[in-house]
Amino acid sequence: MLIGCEEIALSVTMRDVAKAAGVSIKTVSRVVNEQGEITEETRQRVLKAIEKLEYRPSKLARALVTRRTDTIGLLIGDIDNPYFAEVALGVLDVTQEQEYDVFLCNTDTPVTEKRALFSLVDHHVDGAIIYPTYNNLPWLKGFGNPTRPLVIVNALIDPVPGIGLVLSKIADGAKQAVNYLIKNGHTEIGMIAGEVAPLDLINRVTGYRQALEEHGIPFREQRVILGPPIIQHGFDAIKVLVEQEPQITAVFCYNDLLAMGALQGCKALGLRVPEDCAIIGFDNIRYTEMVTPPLTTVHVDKYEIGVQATGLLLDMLEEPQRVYPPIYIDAELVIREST
Amino acid sequence: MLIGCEEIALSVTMRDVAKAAGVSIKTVSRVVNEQGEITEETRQRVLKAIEKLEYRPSKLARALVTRRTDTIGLLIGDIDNPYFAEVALGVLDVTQEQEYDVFLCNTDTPVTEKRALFSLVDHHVDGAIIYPTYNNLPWLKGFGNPTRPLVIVNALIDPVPGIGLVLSKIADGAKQAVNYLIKNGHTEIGMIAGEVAPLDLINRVTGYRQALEEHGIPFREQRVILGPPIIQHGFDAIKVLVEQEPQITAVFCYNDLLAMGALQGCKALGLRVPEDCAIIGFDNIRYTEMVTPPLTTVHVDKYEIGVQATGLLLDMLEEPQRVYPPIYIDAELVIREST
DNA sequence: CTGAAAGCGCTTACAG
DNA sequence: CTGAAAGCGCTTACAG
Repeated sequence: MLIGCEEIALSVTMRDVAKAAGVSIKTVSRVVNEQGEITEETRQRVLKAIEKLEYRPSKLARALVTRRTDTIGLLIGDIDNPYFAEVALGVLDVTQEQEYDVFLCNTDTPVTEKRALFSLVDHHVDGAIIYPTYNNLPWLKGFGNPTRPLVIVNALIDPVPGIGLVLSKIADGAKQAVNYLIKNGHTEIGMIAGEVAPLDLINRVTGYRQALEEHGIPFREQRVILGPPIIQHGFDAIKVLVEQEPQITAVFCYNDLLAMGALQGCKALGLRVPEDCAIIGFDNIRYTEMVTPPLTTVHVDKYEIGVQATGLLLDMLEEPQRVYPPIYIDAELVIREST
Repeated sequence: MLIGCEEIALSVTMRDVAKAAGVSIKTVSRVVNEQGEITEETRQRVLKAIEKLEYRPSKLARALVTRRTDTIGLLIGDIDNPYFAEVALGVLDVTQEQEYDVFLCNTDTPVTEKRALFSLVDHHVDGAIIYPTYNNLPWLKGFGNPTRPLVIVNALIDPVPGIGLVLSKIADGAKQAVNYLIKNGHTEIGMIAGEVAPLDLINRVTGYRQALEEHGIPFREQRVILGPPIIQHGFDAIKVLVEQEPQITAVFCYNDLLAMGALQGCKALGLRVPEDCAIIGFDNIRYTEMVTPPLTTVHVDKYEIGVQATGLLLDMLEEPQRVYPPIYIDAELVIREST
């Protein structure tokens, strides 16, 4: 398993191997790529030379002609959010097994997203997986095509050749959450929302609104507070909400980070959770069960999203002209003690 | 800012631009690389053609001759650990600004580490940042050289040209933690340790041991439990520890994930924290202040490690022959309620 | 079964 | 100030 450890260098080229083995460059290429049509004896001779010289083929040079780099891009909103970290883990586990390398890009605005997308193009990635920000469907369509497939997670777009979809059943999860609050007697329910990804937001608001309206509770826009989907904003937003809408007895949060911030905010305000204010999160990140009180939230299989998205992308690389149906990921309410 | 969004393609080449502008390929190359020595008029003409054709230079082709890909590798133990996620964020923020792209590799064993290292070489990364696993110094020395610098975080190795070091003051932090326990009257102190990175482990054990011995408390190896640095192992290990070493009144943990697991374990065992068992973590990940009781831990500036490591690597890319002194990152005890 | 030629899309000397 | 030639390290047809 272990080969020499002098210096992992690329200075040795196919030509060197060819010379050492006394064959042509093409013959070396044949054994490297296992194209057969070669005498076992010459094959062994070349193999020897490769091992001795510690030759490793340049993916760059190969890519220039094959148009394949064996790399993909992963564009997510915030690697520091455990939600995305777990998605990334799923992606990395699959790519590692399939011998792809992945470029990680943090893209929390359309501007950084566009820049990352173009940069990935310049590096000739074979494809990419993206959690889109807003206002960017044209770019995404520009990137995603049969020669460079794109898997989009949570976006409203028709599947076409070159564009694959993974859709988390967000509206459904949001509805489950708010229905549960209503079932528990709440009628004055606020929402702390995050504002990076359009469909993530819309679907949660939709679920929230539907649950309310199906129970004859009016949807009030001023009860939905928007901001970045991070802990700090949850902390800030709960104060604003309680102040401006004092009747509220429960809050549905866009994600767990916001919910955890809201939990801290309630503590600071002297509000008991759930007695004075029930709180419900979204994503079911690992830490929600360790906070006090343990957070009721909507479970999403983040690792599975990463795995499925990567699997789909690799399939698209094989059969680029096909139209792939969207892959749906379930969401399910997990009841703990914050409600 | 926005350019066309038809299809982000690489089909258009320098030759196409040259033809469109009525100049030679070399001239196009000159304006793309801002090498000057060109009439403003021809420059404008070329620029027009570039814009019209939406030409983007191929980094692959360029890299083949310049030996620069504008990419780096980041090898970490577990992106799903918030510690590493925050380090990664620091790395990404700097690389994004400096227009580098980064390959992310999850490497939790020497085998996966070695594979990732070689794969990065094949992709001609300009350099890499690594949290090393064990038994791998030879590989790292093979990778890191002036033509392909490597920044190693937390390893015992002499800085040489091509190898840079970022060292977290772990032993110091561990000592602060255990000293604090002793100051609070504890004499029977266990440790739950993680086992991926050698120096991370050794330094923590060293700090733990020194603090004990400086207070005349014997170090007992059976009070140090080893395992993977994840929540589940903390949960399991605390049970074993309390069972086998019932005198123990406090536990120092290798990282916060283990400490959080231990917290849950105590709860399951009916042990009050800190009354029955004090617990102290390491890293100060964001979630430690939200668990119950809020965790006493050792603060490490993870984002800063990412930023410093990247800065060092980029410096090394500029001046490869220099020997760079190690960069030290402080560790500081944060006292909360688990002790 | 094996090899010589052309080319992937650029840049690096070198001329003019 | 501008261009023609050679080459980075491979693979893709095409011969033999």
